[in-house]
Amino acid sequence: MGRSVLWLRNDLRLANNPALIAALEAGQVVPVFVLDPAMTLGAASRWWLHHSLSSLASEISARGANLVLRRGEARQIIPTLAKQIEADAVHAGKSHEPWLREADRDIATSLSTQRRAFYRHRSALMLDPEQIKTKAGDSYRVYGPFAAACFEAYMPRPLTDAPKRIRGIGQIDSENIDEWELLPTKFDWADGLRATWQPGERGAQQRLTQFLEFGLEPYNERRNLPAAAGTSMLSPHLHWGEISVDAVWLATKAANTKHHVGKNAFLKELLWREFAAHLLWHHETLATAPMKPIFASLLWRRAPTELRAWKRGLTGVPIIDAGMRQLWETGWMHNRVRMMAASFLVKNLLIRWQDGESWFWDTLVDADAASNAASWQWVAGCGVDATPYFRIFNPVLQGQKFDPGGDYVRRYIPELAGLPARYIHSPWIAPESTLRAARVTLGKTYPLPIVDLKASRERALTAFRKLKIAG
DNA sequence: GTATGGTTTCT
DNA sequence: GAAACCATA
Repeated sequence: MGRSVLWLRNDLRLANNPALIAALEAGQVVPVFVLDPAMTLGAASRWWLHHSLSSLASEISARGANLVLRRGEARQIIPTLAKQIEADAVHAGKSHEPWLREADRDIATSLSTQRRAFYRHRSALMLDPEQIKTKAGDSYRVYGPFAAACFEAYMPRPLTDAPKRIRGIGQIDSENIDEWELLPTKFDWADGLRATWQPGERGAQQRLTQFLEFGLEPYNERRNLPAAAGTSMLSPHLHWGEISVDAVWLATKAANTKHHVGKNAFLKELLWREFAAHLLWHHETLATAPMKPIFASLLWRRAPTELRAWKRGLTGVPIIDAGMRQLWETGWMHNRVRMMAASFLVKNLLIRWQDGESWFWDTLVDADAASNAASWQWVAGCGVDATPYFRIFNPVLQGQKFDPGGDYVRRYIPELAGLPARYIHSPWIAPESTLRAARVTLGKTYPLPIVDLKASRERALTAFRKLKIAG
């Protein structure tokens, strides 16, 4: 009977897990998760990982095996563990299969950076980033053709239920997850995260079911309204592979037919995730260097106080602050608002997009090296296929358009809750009497805008124009 | 200067 | 919930 080390990276699930199925067919399985020091996780991600792993460990032990947790460099731990198990098997006179082929290949070929290696495991994505190429044989740089090529080439892997039983191997040392200190230690700041999320396979499945039942049909209209919770909120589950993208894709297609939804924007969003991974795979420095190199010469402002106000949701621009506080409280921000908040930092404050990227990396439960970096570059205009530099969101108009009733702002900025919809996105133009009635004192209960929207827009245009971007 | 108490910050 | 911060006496 064969034995396999199953190296779990971004596939913390039992259903629809091709690597697990293959390993089980070979015989006994040692599922391993390695916390690699090179994999620097933000605080919100650490919180998520703790709960996800706890949930996975109990699912595995309910099936007769144990999840092995190790800290250190994966490229050392996995082969060592494999050799140890192999030696034990030989010693016991048991024959064994040539196992670990998959993991060996990964370790040998592509651990150049841990962030990038995250995607090596094919089941995290729809398509292998090496496989999908333009006709000229290059990687894609434009979303549209990339998406078309994916639609063409993507064959979802067949779905499989979680195995009822997992034959494990006894007495493999595992670390205790509590000693990893993934949870807050100084004080418990995770209330909002607990109220919003259920990390793990079960939570992922529930989120998908909910979304397909109630969210898919109105998705095209509702996904841009932050107050309406019209998005799937699957991103953190997908990030850790608690649900496979195949399962999401196939279930969506099936529901699509049932609800007679025509063009589905949700599938396209899945492809944006895929596109980001594709970009990171082919451009290792995506998170640090602008894809359009000329942007490195832009004179960003160093403005620690303003950066801090942005982080805390104290910029004085309600829709931006609401988003930043949603992020701080729940570890997540509505996609529409992410675009506004990012645009505000990069354009109105003229602060480096990398500063925003790293704050998001720290605070998002769905922090994903590829999606995060690609999206920041997109907003900053320095990415491939990015929004043009002169497109600068007006947060007041965006707020009025996508949060017309102001409910989203009221939810996250209680000190503005008394303002009528008419002034909620621009309290600084509200009449004195309105402010008084709403118990708002600008500069005291809520800040005045830290920048003038019009002037800062002009400042950004001037700075970006100097780059002499072609087109 | 320094003791006190209240507020803010910390992921 | 502890430490750091700030205003006031």
